[in-house]
Amino acid sequence: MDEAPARLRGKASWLINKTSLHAHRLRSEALAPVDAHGYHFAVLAALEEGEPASQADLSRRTGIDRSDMVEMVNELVDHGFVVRMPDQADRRRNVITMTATGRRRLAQLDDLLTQAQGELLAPLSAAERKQLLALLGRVLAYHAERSG
Amino acid sequence: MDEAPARLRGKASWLINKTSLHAHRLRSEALAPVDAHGYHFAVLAALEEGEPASQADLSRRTGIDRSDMVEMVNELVDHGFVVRMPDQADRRRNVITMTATGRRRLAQLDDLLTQAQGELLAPLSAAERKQLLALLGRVLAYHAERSG
DNA sequence: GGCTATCGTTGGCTTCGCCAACGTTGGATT
DNA sequence: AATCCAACGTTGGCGAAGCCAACGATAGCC
Repeated sequence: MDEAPARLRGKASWLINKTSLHAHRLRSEALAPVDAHGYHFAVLAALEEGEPASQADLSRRTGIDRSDMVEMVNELVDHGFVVRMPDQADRRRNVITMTATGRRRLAQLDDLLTQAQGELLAPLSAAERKQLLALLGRVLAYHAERSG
Repeated sequence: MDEAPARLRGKASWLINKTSLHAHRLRSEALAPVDAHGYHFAVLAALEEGEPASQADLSRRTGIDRSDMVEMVNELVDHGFVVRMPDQADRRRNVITMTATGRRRLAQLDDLLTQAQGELLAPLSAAERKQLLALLGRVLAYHAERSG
């Protein structure tokens, strides 16, 4: 790509979107070799922090739509990373539990993603990376609070 | 959305992606009332910095695919913001020129996007906004250089 | 004159985030 | 107890975004 117009380079929406594309590409490249989906990490991470959980719980924590969560849990079950069982106390729900293999998978994906993050933020110093993540985190927290 | 897992909150790819979604939503909401597309601004901005230009030129500068550029120019022509003419010197190309109306449109979209940016970065101070844009700019410049 | 590259254009593909609807179940209200 | 409403998992589908392949036409190079 040639040099982008100054007007574009100053627009947050453009900067963030383009950066997001690079991040997505790097993430996909990092996860493809182990046949993983970005959502898998999100679900396992959410599960780790509150186990067991219903699919609706996981949806709320990850921001992944319930309907998409169904397929993600399917895949995780197929690989033996989680177990899905009907909730006896509330038969509308499924109880999702992580397996030992799932825990190892979570660690593996975390490693791969951390590595991909290193490539993404390569031009930044450690302090700057921290700064960037903090700023994004604050923006995100702000908007998460006012839109569910 | 409930509180996101710590593991997710620390992953750049997740933070950037989620932020990008908010940015995209705000941008769409800002531009919808005037029936504009985010790409329209990109094309007009690129055109402003180097006019006239071929569609391929605009593609390279904006990062928009040539095939998508066709439709964008169609729409801009329909609204009278740009003029498309065959290049006499190189008959493979089209010469795209901005009209006076197009220049006003560019200013209008810039205003709307600046406003949307204000909402997106609302929780940040002026200095922090500047910092965020600068960091993203550097990340972007780095990756733009090594992948065309 | 022949090879290669570029251009605009068409058509299509995949992913992603999202929404609507359904049947099932639980909880609250009356 | 009967009724109403909300939540759950699931299916199916939608639109936008980014991307790629291929084509005919044209230009430049050897």
